[in-house]
Amino acid sequence: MRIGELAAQAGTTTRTLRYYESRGLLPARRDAHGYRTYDERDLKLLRQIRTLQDFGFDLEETRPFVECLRAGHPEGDSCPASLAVYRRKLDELDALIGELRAVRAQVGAQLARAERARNELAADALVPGGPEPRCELGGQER
Amino acid sequence: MRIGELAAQAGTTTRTLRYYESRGLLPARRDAHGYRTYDERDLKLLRQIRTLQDFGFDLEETRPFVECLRAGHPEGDSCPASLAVYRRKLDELDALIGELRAVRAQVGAQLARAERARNELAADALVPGGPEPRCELGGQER
DNA sequence: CGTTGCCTTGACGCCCACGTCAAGCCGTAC
DNA sequence: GTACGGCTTGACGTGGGCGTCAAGGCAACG
Repeated sequence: MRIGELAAQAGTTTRTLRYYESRGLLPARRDAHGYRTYDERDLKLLRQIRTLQDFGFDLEETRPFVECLRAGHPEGDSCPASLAVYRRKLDELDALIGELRAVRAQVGAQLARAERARNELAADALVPGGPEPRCELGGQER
Repeated sequence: MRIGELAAQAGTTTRTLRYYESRGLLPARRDAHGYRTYDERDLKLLRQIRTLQDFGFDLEETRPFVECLRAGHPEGDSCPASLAVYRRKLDELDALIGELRAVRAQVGAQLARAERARNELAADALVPGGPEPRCELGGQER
């Protein structure tokens, strides 16, 4: 199997595969013409990398999984180093989700406050002597 | 107030202020020597930008808030365009948090499955004829 | 007079996972 | 012959928000 076919099988690009090779993550054999050659095991390695990438793992974080597979283990996560990466990632995800929820709460509170302020201004404008300050409270000046 | 002092007041750097100016976000007056000059209103604009940046807003997303303040409104979020950015950000945050929670669940499930597999292998190794396959199930080969 | 410290513009570096283009080789189909 | 598709290496581009020099101007202090 050559690089184009492997890329197609894994739903990625030849550029990506060459990049992985440059990072030492997915080295390739060469045929008589210098073309890269891959087999089914490479496809399995590649799929492992892609799955983790889709989860948001850095490329370096996929390395233990790849090495685990290459060492002959049935799954990329059959090795302690891979499990350690899983656990670290879970911690990172929990931390990130926590931060994002805090931000979401803050932004939501700001929106609510700003909308309340606008409504109070609109109410003020209706009471005293007709709409005058206006700002751009929802309509255009003619 | 010159650029160094404004940066210090806002807890940022001169490089950042020049960058904002290059983006047209925080233009500066110049004194006789060509030095950038700022006042308290610029500090308020800058604080608005920094707050939103801390929330994870893109620089471009802070523009409506800055323009709103410069238009004379009491708060950066006193204008409809700012509220629209808030709402869009809330949607983005909700979507992102949802994705991260899904990923977290997947990674957690993978970790649980992998740990279960390792325990089963360890149990198998204890039953038949003594520990032989071993892998690297927690110990070293001497 | 020199040193220090603030300011100026310009430009390259960084990070990360590639995209994209260039120039050229190889084999096959027409 | 030549057009085409796939492969090779090399190298520059992307995005965002700056960091980090480089080379020089201006003012105040001693």
